[in-house]
Order: sequence, then structure tokens, then C-alpha cells
Amino acid sequence: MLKLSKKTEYAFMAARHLAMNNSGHYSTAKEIADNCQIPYQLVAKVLQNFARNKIATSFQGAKGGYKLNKSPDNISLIDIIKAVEHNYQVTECMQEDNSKSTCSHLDCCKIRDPLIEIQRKIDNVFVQTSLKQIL
Amino acid sequence: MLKLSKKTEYAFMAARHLAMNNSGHYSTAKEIADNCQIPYQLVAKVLQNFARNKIATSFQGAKGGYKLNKSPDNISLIDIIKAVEHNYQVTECMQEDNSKSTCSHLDCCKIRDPLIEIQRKIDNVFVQTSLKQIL
DNA sequence: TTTATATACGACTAATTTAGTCTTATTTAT
DNA sequence: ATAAATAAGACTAAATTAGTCGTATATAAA
Repeated sequence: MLKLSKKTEYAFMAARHLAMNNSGHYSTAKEIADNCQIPYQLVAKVLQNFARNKIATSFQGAKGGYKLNKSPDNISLIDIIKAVEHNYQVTECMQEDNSKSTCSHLDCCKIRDPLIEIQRKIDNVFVQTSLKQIL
Repeated sequence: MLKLSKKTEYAFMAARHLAMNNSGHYSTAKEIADNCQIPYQLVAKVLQNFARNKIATSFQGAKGGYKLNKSPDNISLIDIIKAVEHNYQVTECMQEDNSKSTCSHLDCCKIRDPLIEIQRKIDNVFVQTSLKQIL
């Protein structure tokens, strides 16, 4: 429990690779998959998520690939997480697409408010850590 | 991803109940299950874990039940989590029963060390929050 | 203009983890 | 004795996560 998904781990690794190979040539999904030993299709999707969420720019076709849009110290881990995960919340009832009323404990749930505070603190850990710090 | 398990949510709720009903009578699993609307068997196991891990003391037989061993401000959420979860670590390779060498990325994994720091910070969130703070 | 090399993306399957149930044994107050 | 509790392991179901497959589209270069 409280584990990062592989998707997020792969996203961190891929972002790290992009940050360290930022000179002229565009990094491809295959290159990252080989270099980091992660399944090609999964990195591919992670990179597509980066592009959709403006973390990286993609170039299609031969000699194509990806490059980061910002410098590593201006990208926080929360940006990377949010690019690849819909639900990174600590509890179900805190997910944005889930109204408070779907909580099965209803009014008798007394821990929601304290957990919101916990959530905020955990968010902060990722907000405050930049990609540069994991290079 | 990064979600607390139901087990942990139930543990927080049960601990909260014990803290607030600490006058003379011992709280039973049934009482907590009814009051918090969580499955009886699951609270029962959570409470057994509390007893095993010296968070609470159990009294068997009729009129039995559980009571907390310490005051709520001397119990931190990490104590409660550790009582009910084997694996609350952010990544697989950080689990205590898992040697570093089982990581499938081996030497090419460059994010482990930064993630250890992240793990430490998340731990701290729970270390620094006491049961009293969620009453 | 064909070919090789890339991204884009949805549908699907497999594996793992989490949640919940069932059953039986033991303890103890009345 | 009986009823009300804890103790604990085995099992099943549900949900989530991880990974694969197939196909379409874009583009550099031969």
C-alpha cells in the first residue's frame, strides 16, 4: 500500500533520461526502453502522456522523438505524476471525479478531514521535488 | 496509486473509536464495526493486529474487548500503519523483505536513491501526526 | 515515391494486490 | 452450560495494475 505505480516509476526514469540527453537529438521511446530496461510499449505511452501534458514535445516520423519543454529544475515530480496518473490520491473519496457522497461510510467517516491534510503534505513532497533533484 | 489501503483506513477509524471511548468499558470489534460501518471481520483483524503490536490490550471472553495502551498523543499514525501493513513502502525495492538485488532494473535504475528520500519524507508525515490529531 | 523509423492510441489480456468471507478454536463472565 | 468475545488461518471475489497487440499516421531519407 501507498506504492508508486510502475507507470510513475517509468515516468520518472524517462523524464530523467530526457533531462540528461537534451543535446540536439531527440530521445526515442525505443532508446529509453533499451537504456532503462523497461517495456517499450509502456515507455511509449508515458512519453505520449508527457507530450499531451506539455511536459515534452514530440516529433513524429524518422529521426523523431521527444524533448523536454522546460529545464529540469522547472519541472516538479508532481507534474510528471499528474501527466501519467488519473488517480494519485491517498483515498478514494479524495479523487476529483468522485463526489464526497459516494463514500460508503457517509457521515460516520470521521477521518476524511485529517486525511485531506495528510494528502496535502504528501502532495507537497512531490511538488517540492524537481526533476533536477533526481538526476 | 499511492492510495492508503482500506485496512489502514479501518485501522485509523478503529483507533479513533478506541481513543474516544476509553472510559472503563472495553470496545469490542462488533461495536466498532457497527459504529463505523465497516465489515466486522476486517475490524476484528485490525484490532488483533493492534493487540499483537502493543498498541492496544485485548481482553477475551464475555465483556471483553480492547483498550489503547497509550494516550492518543503518544500514538503516531506510523505506529498504526506498521501494525496492520507489512508493505507500506513507496517502491517494491524498498520493502524490508526484499533485497536490493531483486530490482529488475539493477544498476540501470537511477531513481532509487532519490526515492528513498521521498519515502523518508512521506514516512515523516505519518510519524509526525498523532492519533490525537485525527480525533 | 517507396521504405524504414517514429509517434498516437485504443482494445485487450494477464498478473498481482486488495478486500472480504468462512470456519474453527479458545477464553471468560454470568 | 451458555453466550459473548478474541484469535487466527484458509479461502474467494473484486479491483487495480502491468503488459501486449494491432492499426493508423507522420516524416526523413534512399
